Amino acid sequence: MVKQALEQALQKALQTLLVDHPDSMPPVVLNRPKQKDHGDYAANIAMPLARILKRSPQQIAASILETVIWPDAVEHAEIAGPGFINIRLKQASEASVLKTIIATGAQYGRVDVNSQASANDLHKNSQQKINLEFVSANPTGPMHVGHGRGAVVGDALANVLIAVGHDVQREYYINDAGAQIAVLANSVWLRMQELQGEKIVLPAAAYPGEYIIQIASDILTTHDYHGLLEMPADARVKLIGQLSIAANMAMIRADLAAIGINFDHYFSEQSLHQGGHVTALIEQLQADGVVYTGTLPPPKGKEVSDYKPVEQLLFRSTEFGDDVDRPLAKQDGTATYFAADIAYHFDKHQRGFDRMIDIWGADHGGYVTRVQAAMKALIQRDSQPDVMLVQMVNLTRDGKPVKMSKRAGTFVTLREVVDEVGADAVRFNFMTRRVESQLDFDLQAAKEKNNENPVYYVQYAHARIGAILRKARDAGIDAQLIEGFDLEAIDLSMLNAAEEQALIANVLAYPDALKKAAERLEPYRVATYIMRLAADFHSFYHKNKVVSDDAALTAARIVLIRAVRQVINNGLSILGVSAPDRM
RNA sequence: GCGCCUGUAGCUCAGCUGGAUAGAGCAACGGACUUCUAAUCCGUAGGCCGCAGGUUCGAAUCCUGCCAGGCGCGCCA
Repeated sequence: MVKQALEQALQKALQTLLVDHPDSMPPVVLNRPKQKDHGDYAANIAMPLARILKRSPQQIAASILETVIWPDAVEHAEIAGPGFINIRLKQASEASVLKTIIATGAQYGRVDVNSQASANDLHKNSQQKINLEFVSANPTGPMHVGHGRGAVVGDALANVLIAVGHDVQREYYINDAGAQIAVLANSVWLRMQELQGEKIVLPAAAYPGEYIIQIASDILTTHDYHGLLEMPADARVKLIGQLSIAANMAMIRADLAAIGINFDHYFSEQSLHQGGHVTALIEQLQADGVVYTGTLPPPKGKEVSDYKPVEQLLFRSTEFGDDVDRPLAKQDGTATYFAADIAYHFDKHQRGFDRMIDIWGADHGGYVTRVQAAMKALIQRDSQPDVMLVQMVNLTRDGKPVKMSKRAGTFVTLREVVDEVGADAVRFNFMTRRVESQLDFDLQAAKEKNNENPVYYVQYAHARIGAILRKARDAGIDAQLIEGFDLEAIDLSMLNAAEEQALIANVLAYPDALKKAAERLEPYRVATYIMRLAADFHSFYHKNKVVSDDAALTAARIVLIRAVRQVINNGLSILGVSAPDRM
């Protein structure tokens, strides 16, 4: 590509200039300037060199320009402002990307791991086997809207990472162990008794939702009530617990499928306990000398009336950067959730992943340090897992907050929202913001088909291109031009209107946008990128007619909009949003 | 009290591993449909980038301290 050629040319010039300072060579980075009259690319490389060479940035930039041998595509380069090198390219050199995009289609922007051409590509060596864990909602009820945000972001991130050549496994950790499962089983059992005509009192700790009644009713159709009644309580709780988990997971999977998300792997917490992995892990930590029996101080910052000092098995997480040591076993000797979670992450490591990425809700933020501390102790690796904390979703309708109380059973499920506004609107809207920002999601606005709702804006651009191409077909234009791939003969040099240039520059930037999204684990970048591209297209559309009497110009513009359509399509497919041909 | 996240236009947000004149959408105001889809576009107006210091040739961006909001802080998961 042109950009790499420019960077290499500058790099070479710098090597000549920096012979006396071989170690202090800063990397050459080219930017697309915001101002059009600042050229097609700008390099700020002279500025950081000012200190090293003890000369002014302008002087250094002048030296670079004297030394550099530009590739053919460069028309002009000049020094500007405090020491930028602004580079302007020859007109046709960038437009040729349009043909490349059409030729490569869905592959445009992606790294082709198998291609021979990329044998010496950096990506070949940096390809990672990544485990991406997300959602992991408890199997005690339906997914709520907050889970949905994590789900959508995780799925898109997986797509982004795969697109740049990584090997990604999507994983869901099922918290199917612990006290909550007993609560679930008891809640279901109570409802079963109720369905059998017994009078029941639902304790405050029980799950109140309607779905519990549904599960209870389903179990009654497959299991004999009196048989269950006569079972020992332990066995009954265990059985109903398993059935309820299965029912909830089926519901969760269906909810996920409704927004187009499928996991490669579901990992059960129970399996860790049953396989003895949690005990084995604690033993290993003991052997490493990072476990002791001790007493934790009372928690800070909230009223604790019933605090009693208790001896527990503790992990020395303070040795690995945590504030306080963390318990591995409860008072009754059973393993904590934390212990199982360490075993889980250790298991991921043993499965051979180069990298683990976890997507958690913000309410688990306090948990990051201790898991990373444990991984540091176990596998001597820092910042594993790499945790993305997704901030809360504030659900509103017409600007008024929607009550979200799980306890009262009034929380809005993800499924309800998807059914109301559609999967595309949910997915796109959840991905237009950085995960660090809280997200305001308005049910009414998500249904509006206007400029406030970015999903329709982008899809409309795609559909509009479809309409133009249909029009072109009706006008009798050669089908080869509209849907074929033999476009060598088309002259693109007349695409020099400002809107056309902007579109070309924009589609050219797609691979970089994707790469940046992958590097920084920020899939929202793909969403903002295509919003920008769609805006440029709508703007182009209003000022320039594609199908006209000028056959040569019509041909060039058809190539342009086909390329734009392809890039919008590729971006939307990363986000898991549909790209309709007509709306 | 401590930890993490956030604070940018009236509202919702981009821009944050330092670069040129801080950008979008909504709302406001004024325009554009006999034309390839107006679910769109064009224009006007709107900014102590939370506050105060510091580092730097250069700070919305990095550092420190404060202020405000969100999340969390025993053997719940």
